[in-house]
Amino acid sequence: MYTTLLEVLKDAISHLMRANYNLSEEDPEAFRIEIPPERKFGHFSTNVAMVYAKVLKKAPRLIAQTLVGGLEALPYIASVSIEGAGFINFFLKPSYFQERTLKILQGEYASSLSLMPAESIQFEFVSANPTGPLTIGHGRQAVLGDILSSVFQKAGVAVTREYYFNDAGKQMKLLSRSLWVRYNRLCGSEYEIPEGGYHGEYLVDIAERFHNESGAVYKDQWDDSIEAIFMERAKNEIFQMIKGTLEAIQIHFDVYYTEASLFRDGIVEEVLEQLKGREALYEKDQALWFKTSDFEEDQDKVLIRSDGMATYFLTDIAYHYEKYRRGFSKVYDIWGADHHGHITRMNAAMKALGIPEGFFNVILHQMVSLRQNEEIVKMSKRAANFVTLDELVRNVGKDAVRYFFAMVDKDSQLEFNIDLALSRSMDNPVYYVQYALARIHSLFENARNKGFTYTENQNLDRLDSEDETFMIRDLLLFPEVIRDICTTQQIHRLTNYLYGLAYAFHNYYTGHVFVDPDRPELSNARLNLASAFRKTIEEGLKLLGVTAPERM
RNA sequence: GUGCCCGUAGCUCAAUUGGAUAGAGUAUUAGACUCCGGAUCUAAAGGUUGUGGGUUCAAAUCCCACCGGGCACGCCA
Repeated sequence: MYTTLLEVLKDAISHLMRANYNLSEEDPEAFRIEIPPERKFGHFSTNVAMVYAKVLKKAPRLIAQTLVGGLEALPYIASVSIEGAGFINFFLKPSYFQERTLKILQGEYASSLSLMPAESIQFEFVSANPTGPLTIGHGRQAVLGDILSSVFQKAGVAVTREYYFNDAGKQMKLLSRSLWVRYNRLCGSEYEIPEGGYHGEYLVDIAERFHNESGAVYKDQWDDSIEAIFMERAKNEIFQMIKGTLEAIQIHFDVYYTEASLFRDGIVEEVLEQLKGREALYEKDQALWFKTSDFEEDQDKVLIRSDGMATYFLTDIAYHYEKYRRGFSKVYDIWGADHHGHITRMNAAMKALGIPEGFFNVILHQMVSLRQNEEIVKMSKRAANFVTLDELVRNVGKDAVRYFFAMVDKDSQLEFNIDLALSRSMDNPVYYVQYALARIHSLFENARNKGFTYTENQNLDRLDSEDETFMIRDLLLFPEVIRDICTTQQIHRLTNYLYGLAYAFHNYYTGHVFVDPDRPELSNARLNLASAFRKTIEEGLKLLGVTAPERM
């Protein structure tokens, strides 16, 4: 396991506390190593004295006082002070930061960091049915799922990205009929798009192509086989559209899983058998019900409708049963907040099947709303008043789209200003971060032009000013951010972090000359610092799926 | 009515998940190297963190009650 800097510091302080006080194993170690709000407080601080004040029945500042000597004796500590209510603030020696910079330069962050157990985990996301183009709501989910997957991989987890879709079912029947209506209109026959059907323009396009190819042979004709033909046609064309959009935003799935295969492979049947064996089923009103209420605080749900068709709930249970059989130690489903009601009953089903707690996990994200002409527009695929993800990506580019979706906390609703997004190049800090890389690249170009020979890993001892040690401290937090995201699923921490690195760099850049031929050693040291920034920012952008450009 | 999420500067969002003077961008104003990319930097102004209680050394953060917004409560997915 990779040990982060904060863990090293925490262990050291924990050790000191045990040496100085008679602490039992049960004593909580809820104290933290923190990043102080201001430089004058040090590189790091800890609240350990305040946290233990109650247990030890001593004043925080007194406890802090007993730790100072031990801390100062640590080889990498430069100075220690006590401030405020009992904060212990400390500076690390420049030599320590220099050693760590060397590791970054040698590619420490480029490989897997082994921050989490090396399990096999699945992320399921997007999973939109092929009934229409992806919306910008799907965009948020796609970006969230893809970045989480990448971050977990970086942390040493074996990740499978999976897309599940429904290619049978009631909605597909409605889709088929909707296409058929559009097609008949081209043949000169008027029919109504069915209740709950699809009104989007994209079906008109598909109908046109189909009509051009096959003429009017299906005019006024409708039976099961024709329904299947139109369903297949709509599904295939729409799914190609969806895959094209995913490609444009650079999201690649390892597995596309279809609902139909759950029936074909007998998994639905097997699940029904199992549930029946556990007496979790009953019949009522010609339908088959699952006793949700036996397992969770929720109402019982229908698994097989009175018309004999399986509900989405049943196939979803079968699907997750199948995931379990595939041997993942854990799966994460990423759902929009509108699906949260589904969680409890799924948990109930997992219990009924004897699948261990903790296997099935849901990551919810809040909705995306659109603002256009000062108005909030509600999105609905069926009503066809949505802005497509494809449109957005074409207009502003995948980097801006990915960064923009990643930077907002998944638990916050996201208000999306269409006019702003589509007109200018969206007000997006991604350029700020990318610009730092472009600047670093041109620094090295400039050095070459001046005939300066850059030597990587040399002269790091010249990185000893306060500006530089604080910058390196920030670089050392990269693994911390990765792990935090694994535990909180808050990918916006990564954009915050990278923005902070870019800020630190831009700031330093303005106040310091990097390439000064009269001071070759100092220049070389600073170029090494720039290189360490580049490597760290590049790794971060890679996780975000955002381009790390040399020029802009 | 019940459950989940949210409410922070004019606007869009942060806040190291209980820490020190609540910060960025944007919009407004005033500035910056004859020099490595001005897509940058520095500063001013902008706040009773929806309201009222509570918990404690410490609350935007946790608890309770209200107010406001979103979502869900189907034999839809």
